[in-house]
Amino acid sequence: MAPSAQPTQARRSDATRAAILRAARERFAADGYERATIRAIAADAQIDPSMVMRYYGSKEGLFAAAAEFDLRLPDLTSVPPAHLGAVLVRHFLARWEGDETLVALLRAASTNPGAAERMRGIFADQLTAAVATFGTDPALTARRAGLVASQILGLAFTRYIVRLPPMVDTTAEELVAWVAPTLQRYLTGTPPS
Amino acid sequence: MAPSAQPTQARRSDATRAAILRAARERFAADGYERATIRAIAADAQIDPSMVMRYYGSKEGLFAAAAEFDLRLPDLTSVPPAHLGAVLVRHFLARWEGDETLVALLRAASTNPGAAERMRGIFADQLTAAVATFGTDPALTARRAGLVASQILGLAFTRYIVRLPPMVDTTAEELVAWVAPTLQRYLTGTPPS
DNA sequence: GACCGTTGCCAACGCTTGTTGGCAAACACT
DNA sequence: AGTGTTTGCCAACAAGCGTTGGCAACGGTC
Repeated sequence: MAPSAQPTQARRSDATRAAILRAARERFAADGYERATIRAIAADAQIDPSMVMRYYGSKEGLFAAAAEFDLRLPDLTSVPPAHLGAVLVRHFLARWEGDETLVALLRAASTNPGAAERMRGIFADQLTAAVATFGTDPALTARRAGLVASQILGLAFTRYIVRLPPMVDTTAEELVAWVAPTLQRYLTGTPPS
Repeated sequence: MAPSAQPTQARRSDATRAAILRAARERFAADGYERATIRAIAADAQIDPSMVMRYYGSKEGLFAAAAEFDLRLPDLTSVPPAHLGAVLVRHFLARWEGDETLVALLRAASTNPGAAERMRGIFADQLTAAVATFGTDPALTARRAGLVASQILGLAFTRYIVRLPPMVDTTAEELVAWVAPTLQRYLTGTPPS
């Protein structure tokens, strides 16, 4: 390991940078990549659009910074194997509702190739890694992770993006009860014939 | 029933209208609502952009025409109850791969409110109606349909939009085998405590 | 107190977008 | 042959976009 990088020294503009990032996440989450304009983001952050360019280089750069995301998956080896599904759904729902970054990423991934790439990275790296920690057949790990992603992203897509009434009206705990067995089977179930 | 509506009399421009519609579906499916420009669609259809306006009024009108879609769900009452899940996944996968309209709708629904509304309509009306045909508890019908939609749309989202490698590389029949039990439980399973 | 990097705003550029109005050719009908 | 409608293209518009360069005010340093 290299010695810890320099703390990049607090700049006087840090508050502005943070305000831009917060406004950007809001706008990207609400409007998607192309409808979220730099001008609107700057207005929300109450600064000039040119500041966004100075601090983040371009709209793509701003998005890349705003869409930085860590799933913060818990250590699955310390979870009772029978509760894996429930723990995962609950974790994802909480993560989703507590941080609009994922909604921003989800919306943008539909139309922006970079966002889709980022999404692939998150689910291919973080989720697959977590699934790999308990020792199932390695050849199936990626597929199991993909299936989990399909249900989790479908849940988010119908609940936060399309806003299908039954998926919006159902409480998080009810959703956990319904969806947990699905993830449980994708994670630990025996493969179909 | 009223007598069959007049055949609207074949117009000489029908070929052009159809070419526009085909190009529009392609572009909307590939690029989403905002990146698919009228100019690009017109170029694909090899006509002038102003023709698109004359025949479809506006970009919104063009999208509304291009996103007309029928799930063509089979009559579920004639399906062996134990095969409901498998039949549904297979049907959706086939429908999805045979007609890019649904991909267009899915991509656009992320950022365009009208497209999201259309998506809600399709799944709230067509799918809920199909689920309602076999006599489960009516109070649960909407929720069951919503859960089915979440898995189906998640499948499509990861396979056709984000293109998660494991979801792209897996054959349709393998996906059917994995996902069918999920839909089966959402449709006919006993509700969790 | 003079210097220099930082922070911020303003005005503008070049480009693309959806959309419009007018005009020429092709057609249909009598 | 003559008339009215349909089909199509061209040129242009106003608006909005991401992006740029310059210039004033501020803050710390010697």
